[in-house]
Amino acid sequence: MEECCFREDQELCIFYSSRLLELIMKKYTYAILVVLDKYGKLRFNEIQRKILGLTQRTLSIRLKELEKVKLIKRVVEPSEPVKVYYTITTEGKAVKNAMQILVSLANLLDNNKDAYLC
Amino acid sequence: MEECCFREDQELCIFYSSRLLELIMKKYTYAILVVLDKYGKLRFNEIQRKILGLTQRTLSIRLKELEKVKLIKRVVEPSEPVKVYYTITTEGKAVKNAMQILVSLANLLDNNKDAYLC
DNA sequence: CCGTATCCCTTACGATACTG
DNA sequence: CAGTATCGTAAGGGATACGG
Repeated sequence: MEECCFREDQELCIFYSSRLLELIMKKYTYAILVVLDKYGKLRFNEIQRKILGLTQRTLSIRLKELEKVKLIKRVVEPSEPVKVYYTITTEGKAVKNAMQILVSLANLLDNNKDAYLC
Repeated sequence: MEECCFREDQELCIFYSSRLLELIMKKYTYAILVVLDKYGKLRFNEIQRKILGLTQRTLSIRLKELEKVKLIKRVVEPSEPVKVYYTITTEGKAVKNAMQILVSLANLLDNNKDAYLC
């Protein structure tokens, strides 16, 4: 997880993975960042409805993970009843944009013509 | 896997995942692309020795997956005995570079100071 | 509406041993 | 050297049901 890979002469160091990178690569992470970036702020069920196949369970887990590393922010509106919103942070936008390059490239190279991004 | 995510009005389409993207995100994929890019061509055991923690089994699987999608190339040198080399393709370099942005960003944002990239 | 808990299945991957 | 085969464990995530 936090391991480093060294060449015999200790010159090259490749970090093949980090906790954040692993989170970024998990299913639906990118989709969540995209919808939050597009819509500014969304409620739990709004996010779920916008992303096909995303279950409440996975959304719940993913939101907590994303909030913990500050890629998104959980905002509780003190109304009656209370409303919970999620927004994307500046760091989240940076990650989303970097991901977008990779996703576009992957779709470009992917032989599977069903796989595309709009 | 090849699913698309639609908003109710069918306007937004987010592709959260593709086979290629999943491969790119697998453990050691990035490390393999980096060493092949750095050294030009490498043999099976050379790659394994350069990447700490990478087992023969995983390397074998990953090389086949990467070759299949043409991010790397398997070259058999007709010598005696036969030598097998692996090289990175232009597409592989593009993916590696896109990944590098994300890895750098992840390391930058990662709170874990043990997690770094050199 | 906003989640949490439980069950279960699939896949990734490490360890180890073996082969041409 | 360049792999393959088998086994075991752990994590991801879908389905479903439940709670404040």
